Amino acid sequence: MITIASWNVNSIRARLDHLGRWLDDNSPDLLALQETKIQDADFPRDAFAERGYHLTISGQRTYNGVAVFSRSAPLAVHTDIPGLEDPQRRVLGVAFPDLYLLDLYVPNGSAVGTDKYAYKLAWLDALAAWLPKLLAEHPSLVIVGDFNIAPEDRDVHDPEAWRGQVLCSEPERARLKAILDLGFVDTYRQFHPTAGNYSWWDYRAAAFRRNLGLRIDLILANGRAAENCREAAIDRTPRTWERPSDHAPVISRFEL
DNA sequence: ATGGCCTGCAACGCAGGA
Repeated sequence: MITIASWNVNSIRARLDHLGRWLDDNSPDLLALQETKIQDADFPRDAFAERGYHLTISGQRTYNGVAVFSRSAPLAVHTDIPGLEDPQRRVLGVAFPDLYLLDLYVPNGSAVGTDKYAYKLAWLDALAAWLPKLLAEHPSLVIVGDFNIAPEDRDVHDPEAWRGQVLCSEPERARLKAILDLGFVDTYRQFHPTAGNYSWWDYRAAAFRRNLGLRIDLILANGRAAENCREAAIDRTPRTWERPSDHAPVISRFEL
């Protein structure tokens, strides 16, 4: 069984203790991080190397930044979507003998109609154009990360309030569906169909205590990986700790 | 009661997140 996890940590430095504690409790085989907010030279490697992880990082100062912790070094690494000129560090693809893992920090989009929203849609289009080639090369492909899209109304605490807003707008949802239609399964939804399960809660307004959240952190698996996914979960535990990330880690287990 | 935060950077508030 292989355990794959994804967590938007909202700064690796601010979350160093939480991350170490969570790794000790959960021992994932692969952990994909988003919003590390640190350039590669400053990444706090030691604590994770001591735990036996190989670190693949694509960092950026202040904003964005992604990383993957794995039990062994990947055979190949991709840090960009082909054909997309983008200085923002949001993509990390790592190839292993039996699995290709793609870690994404999808742009937030700010608000519908803004330049950032247009960038988000263009970014997703470039991603979608890349995926068929990646699927042809890697029969077992898992895409994880902070998608910044709530796939459906059941992923939103108040669908009517969020209707048409960024993270929930139809153009965003259509682009996510186009990815799913390539043969990916939302692994969490395979096992947990009900509403009320979220992966992000606003820091403001006691949103976590009131469970006013969105499910925007996803683990998507293609055919072989999807068929062999045995379990999926959202771990709300770290969100209860002091000074938490606003995102919870998401976890899926595969027999691969 | 029904909601008013967090991070990094360099400043003494800002941008950005979602």
